[in-house]
Amino acid sequence: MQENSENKPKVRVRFPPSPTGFLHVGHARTALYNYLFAHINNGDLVLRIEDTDVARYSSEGEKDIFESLKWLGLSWNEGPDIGGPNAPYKQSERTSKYSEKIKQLLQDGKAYRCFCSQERLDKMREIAEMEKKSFKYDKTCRVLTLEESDMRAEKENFVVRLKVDLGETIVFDDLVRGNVKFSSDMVDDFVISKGDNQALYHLAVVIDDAEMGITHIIRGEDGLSNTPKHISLQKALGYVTPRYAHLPLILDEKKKKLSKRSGDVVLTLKSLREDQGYLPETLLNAVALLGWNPKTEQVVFTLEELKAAFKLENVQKAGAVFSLDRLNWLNKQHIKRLSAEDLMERSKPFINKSGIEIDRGFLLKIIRVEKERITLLKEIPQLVLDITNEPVLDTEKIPWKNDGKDRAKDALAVLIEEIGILPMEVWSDLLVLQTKIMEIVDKTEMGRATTLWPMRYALSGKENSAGPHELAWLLGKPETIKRMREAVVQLG
RNA sequence: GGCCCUAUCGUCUAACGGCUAGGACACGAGACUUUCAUUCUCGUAAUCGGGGUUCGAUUCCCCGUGGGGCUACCA
Repeated sequence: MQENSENKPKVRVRFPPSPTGFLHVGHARTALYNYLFAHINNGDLVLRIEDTDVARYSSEGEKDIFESLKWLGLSWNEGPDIGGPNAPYKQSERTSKYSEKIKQLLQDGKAYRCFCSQERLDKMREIAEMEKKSFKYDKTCRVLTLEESDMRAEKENFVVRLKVDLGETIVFDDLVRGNVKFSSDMVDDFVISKGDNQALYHLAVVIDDAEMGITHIIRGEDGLSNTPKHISLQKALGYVTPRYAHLPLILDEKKKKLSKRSGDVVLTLKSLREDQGYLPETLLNAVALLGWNPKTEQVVFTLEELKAAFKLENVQKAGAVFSLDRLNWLNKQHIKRLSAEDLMERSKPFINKSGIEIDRGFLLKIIRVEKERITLLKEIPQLVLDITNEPVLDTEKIPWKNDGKDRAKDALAVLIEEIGILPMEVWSDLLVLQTKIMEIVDKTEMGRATTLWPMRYALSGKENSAGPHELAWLLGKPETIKRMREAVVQLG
């Protein structure tokens, strides 16, 4: 499988985010699919930072790219942080390469300088819009001679446009969509550089992908319409066209390209992990299933399982709506699979952020008890407070259903009496404690609900909570007795 | 507007051209349980429309329609 012969070059894919904001769910999927594709083909994944737009650059965004990818557990073989044979991996550090190519294109007559003013173009665009026609550059500057162009370039502002041949059909075989055809007439003489040393996105991408030996470009469907531009550029530069795979878009509930929030939940990876407390396992799992299916009925996947099951052929063509319901359900599933110790470690940032001081052992006990009730890690600090804070009781809620207050009081009194004489050792083990409490409850012959509901409510002060024996176990004997006594007092 | 992509339950999706169109989330009901959660059982719910091709179409073709993307001196 480690085949590297000339006729079968090593698979190389890339993930090229732009540091203009935080990575979101869509990025996670593109990164994951590239990672998986590289992995199953024994290929390489290149991380490249597309920071050609200085105006929109954000250093926080750049930092987030590394943090979020690492959090997800997706690693890369070459990148700005680890280097590699095709360094540098930041476009801002590759400008000399672009300038070289721009010069070459100009000299070869495959591109030309355009001195048309922004105002003039804006006006033409406006008119085209009014006439309901698609705007196309009128090619005024295409006919300039190189001498004329060189002269004007010394004192005038300009951009560089690609000379695109008309009347050609650009065809490529998309790995997801099959044959896709475009007419070169639609491509237009698009701008590839501001001045002669400020490459724009399309140019930079095409040069980098070629120079970095990228064989497969796996990206969102929004790149589909750009592909003919890239192919035109590849032709002009004498590059081989890589294979393309355009993934269906991830959509919001309104079926638009996913925006950065869904309701009041921000869908950046940073917010999902730091504010909400989703696990990386959850994100990977959720995003894997948006636009791909394993052809089996398995729904919960680990990264390792995805590596075994993923196939680009099973990628969907139609857009997929992102669902928070499903994300939440998956988070529960993955939380359930964690050990209590692991879950505790992962809850640490949330505990720290809340300012709660808590003993490790105690936190672990709480998590052991609450584990299957947790959907998001952010719920954990409140869970801790619910245990440690003195409950505020509503006496109306102490009795079970139609029981009167007197009956609840009697039940609690018996429990206090009987639990009070249990030896301390019983508290060392939850199961033992539970058995003992149930023995006591059944001995009263008052009915489980009549006794256990007031006990649980007295201990938690909540209509919903963990069970009474679990709470008793967490609180310890003295506090358990104290809280039950308090309930009796309040019942009057 | 032009170009391109796309179409199965509300959502994610399965179904060599051939069973009562399957699963998951969500929702509803029930069981278990002291509450909630968990777990289990059951249920509601879909092939966008019209033409072809075919013995037979969710599946292949065409035309509509819906949805989406692109249409920057952003990436």
